[in-house]
Amino acid sequence: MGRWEPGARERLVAAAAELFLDRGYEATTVAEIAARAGVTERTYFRHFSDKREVLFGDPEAYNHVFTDAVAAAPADAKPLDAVAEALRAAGGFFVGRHRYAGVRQRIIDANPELQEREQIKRLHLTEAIAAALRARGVADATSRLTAELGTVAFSHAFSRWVTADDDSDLGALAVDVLAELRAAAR
Amino acid sequence: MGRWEPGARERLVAAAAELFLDRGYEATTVAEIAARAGVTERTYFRHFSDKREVLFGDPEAYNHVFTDAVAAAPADAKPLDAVAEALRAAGGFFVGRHRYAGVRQRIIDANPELQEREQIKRLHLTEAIAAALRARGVADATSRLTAELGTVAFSHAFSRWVTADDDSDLGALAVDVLAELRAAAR
DNA sequence: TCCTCCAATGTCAGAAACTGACATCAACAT
DNA sequence: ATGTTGATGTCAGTTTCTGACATTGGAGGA
Repeated sequence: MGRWEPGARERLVAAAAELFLDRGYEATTVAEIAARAGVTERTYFRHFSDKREVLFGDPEAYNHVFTDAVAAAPADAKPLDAVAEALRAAGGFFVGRHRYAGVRQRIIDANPELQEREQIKRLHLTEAIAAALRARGVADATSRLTAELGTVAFSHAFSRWVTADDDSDLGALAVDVLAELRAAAR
Repeated sequence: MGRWEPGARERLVAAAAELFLDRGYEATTVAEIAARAGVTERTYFRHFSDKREVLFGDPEAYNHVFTDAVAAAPADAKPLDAVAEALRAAGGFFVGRHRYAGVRQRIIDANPELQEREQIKRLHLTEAIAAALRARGVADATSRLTAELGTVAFSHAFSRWVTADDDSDLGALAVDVLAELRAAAR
């Protein structure tokens, strides 16, 4: 391809994680990340729309784990059951990433800016799941609310999972939290 | 007090809303907002932490409407009922502000940056409600999930309310949406 | 083999957001 | 009178992010 070392994007991700951990998110500049990755600042901004985005890998692939599972649920499954399937499937997305997820979460938890980005990603996931439910013929209002139940359950399950010492089954945990949520809604 | 026209903060809020509506959020600079309000850019940043914050009034007062209502609910009320009381009370916060809320929402809906800020405010509200529930003796996990149910219901109710032509009762609508949410959780 | 094109990167200049340090000055207290 | 205070101004600087244009190794065709 080009005349440069390939994998610039991956090097940027790694460099950012190291620097953010080492000296904190605010205290590291994009120029420093780029330098450590062996590219220029301008190249950083060609790969990521802003300073935060390095920490948030391709949401397309991530959201698809949920929406594919919703689409694949039995035709006669109720909306909330289709969502439960999605949560179980999404757990698989993180197998073997427990340690990295913990590191990443510590970085995010230390910075309001990053939390904002994380929340908007959650919103987009919610909207994607709602769309998948609508595609199953579920009414719009029900789709939206059911999708919210799913992302609420998953985000709380994820929060418990990353802070846990052992690498347990996130998918199963999420389904459990969804059951808790249903109980809270009684 | 000082030697300047008082109400700088209010003038900044008004100037920002006008400019954002007129030429869009991205196309207006903080310098322009400050100029229209008759102050310097530096003064803008003394009143608001960043360019977005001008659109988000004091969250303390807003969140307190919810948390006070949770605290004021009968001691024997179940968590979700206390939250329902909070939603009803929060409706009162917006009486007479239907038109302004619509304008503000149009500005926010047109900008991802602003949506991020709105989502983080929702998260903070959720955490505040959860804390109020914990203060009632509700278990931590239940408090968090129940608070989420409350903010999910309220945000969806709000969304329907602002897009509606008539200025109906937001509190009552939110309680209705909460019932829908409970039905979706069946 | 040679040529052409292209994708990824570099270079550069600049706008806009945000911050720190210090100055100003009406109003108020003493 | 005098001193203190609090909101604002002034100014210089850093950092994020963008647009425009240049560079070049290699892929693919002539």
